[in-house]
Parts: sequence; C-alpha cells; structure tokens
Amino acid sequence: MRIGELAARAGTTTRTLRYYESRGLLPARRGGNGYRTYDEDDLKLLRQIRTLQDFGFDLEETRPFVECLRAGHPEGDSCPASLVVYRRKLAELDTLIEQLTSVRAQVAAQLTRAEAAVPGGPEPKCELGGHG
Amino acid sequence: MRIGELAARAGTTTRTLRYYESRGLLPARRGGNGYRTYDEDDLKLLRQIRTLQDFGFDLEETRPFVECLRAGHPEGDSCPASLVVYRRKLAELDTLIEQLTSVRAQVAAQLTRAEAAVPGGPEPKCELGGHG
DNA sequence: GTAAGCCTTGACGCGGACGTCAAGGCAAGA
DNA sequence: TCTTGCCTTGACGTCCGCGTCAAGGCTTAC
Repeated sequence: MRIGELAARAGTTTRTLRYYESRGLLPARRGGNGYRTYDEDDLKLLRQIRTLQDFGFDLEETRPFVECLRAGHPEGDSCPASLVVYRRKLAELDTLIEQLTSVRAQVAAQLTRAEAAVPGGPEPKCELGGHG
Repeated sequence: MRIGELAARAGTTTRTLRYYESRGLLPARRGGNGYRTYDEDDLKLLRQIRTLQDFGFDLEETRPFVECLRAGHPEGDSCPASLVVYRRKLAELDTLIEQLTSVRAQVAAQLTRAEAAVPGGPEPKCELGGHG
C-alpha cells in the first residue's frame, strides 16, 4: 500500500509518516516509481506509535516498542527496553500529577481567599437572605 | 533601579524583562541615557507575573492580575477579571489531571500485563520460593 | 491530450517563553 | 586612556511534531 492509504488507515497524515521516516522510526521501501510502499506490518508499527503518542510519549520513547515489534515479538512491549520506558513514564506521570495537584490546591486557595474580598465574588451559596 | 538589578531581585533575566515589555506587560520608563528604569512597584508586578508563571499560567493570563495591581488594588487578584482567570485555570487543571490520571492507569495496566510475559519482568515480590 | 488525483522533495511556519549572539553605546574605576 | 561591566536594539536559535505551501513527476480516466 502507498503512503496515503496507510495514513488513512491509521487515522493520521502523510506528512506525519514522512516525519517518522525522517526520524528513522518508520522507514519505507520504494517502488519503481519512487513511491513509498508499506505492508500490514508497517500498519501495526504505526498503530503502536500512535497509541503511545496519544498517551503522551515522546516520539523517541516509542522507538523501543517499534524495534521490539520489528524484532518479531508479538507486542511492542514484549521487550525489557519497552518496560523500562513504561516505568519511567509512570514515574514522570506521578511527578507531574503530583505537581499539578499541588498547583491546583494553591490556586484554589488563592481563589477562595480573593473571593472573600472582591465585590460580586463571594456569592453566598446557601445561606439565608437572598432570592437572586 | 535598572534592568539588571530588577531581574536579579526577581530571580529572572534581563531578556525576560525585555520580553515582557515587548508584550506590553511590563513597560519601562527611560532614563536620559536610554536605560530602562524601574521602581518597587514594578518589582511587585514582576513578582506577580512570576508567581503565576510558576503555576503554569500563560503570559497572557497574567495580564488581568498586572492591570489590577496597576489600577491601585492591593493584590493582583483583587479584581473580578483575575478571578475569572483563576476559575478557568482550575477547570483546566482538573481536566488535565483527570486525563493524566487516566493515562497513568492505562500505562500501569499495560505494564502489569506486559511484565507477566517478559523474562526478568515479573519478579514476584513476596511469594514463596526465592531468596534472589 | 489533458485534467484529476495521487506521489516526490524541499523548505518555511507555528506556538511560547525565552536563550544567545552580534555590534555598539555609556559610565566608572585604575 | 583603557578596561570592565553595565546597557541598547536586532535578529536568529531552541524544542517538537507536525501543517502548509511550492514546484514538479507519475498514473489513470475520459
């Protein structure tokens, strides 16, 4: 299959596939006319990349998974190198979520504090004495 | 005070201050020699910007806070427009944290599944039959 | 033969918040 | 006077994953 079809079947664009090739992540064979040619295995590799990208993995981080599949393993994460990436990503996510949660709490505190001093801010929610 | 001193006192760089000025966020008066001149109020504005930046606010999102201070209010969040930004940011943070938590769970599940099939991966933690 | 629709490479654009370099002006100390 | 260290503007570089032309070639349908 050619680049347009592969892109369509993976729900991405030809530009993206050329970009992956430029990064050495998804090289393509060439037909006699210079057109890129792909097969079903390439589709599988591409889907692996896309899934990880959707999870927020950097492109480089998908490489072990791709190489794992290309080595003949049934899944991209059937290799130790892929598991290392998983674990690192989990740690990164934990750190990030922790930071964001901390920031959220601080912003919420600031908001609460500020609302108590701004006209039209507080808007008592369920106390007596108001119909509008 | 001049740009270098202000930058140092706020823990940032002169480049950053010039950038803020180029965005109209922190304009500076000029001395007879063309040098930028700042006062203590500018330091307060700058600290407000930096605090919000550290929270992950976009530069544009700090503008209401800066204008609030410049309007003479005691705090950058003493104005309704600032509270609107706070609330929007809280919503963004909630969405983001939720997404990241979801991704974390999915990655953790993949890791668990994959570990059960890779040599050297599982490493039973507390079951019988292993001292090394 | 020609228009449509695919493909090719090359190269610039984007967003955000600056970093970094270049070329030069101004002020103060030895 | 010369050096040092601050300051000025201008402009390109960074990171990342592409989007978006531009100019042209191949193939197929009519």
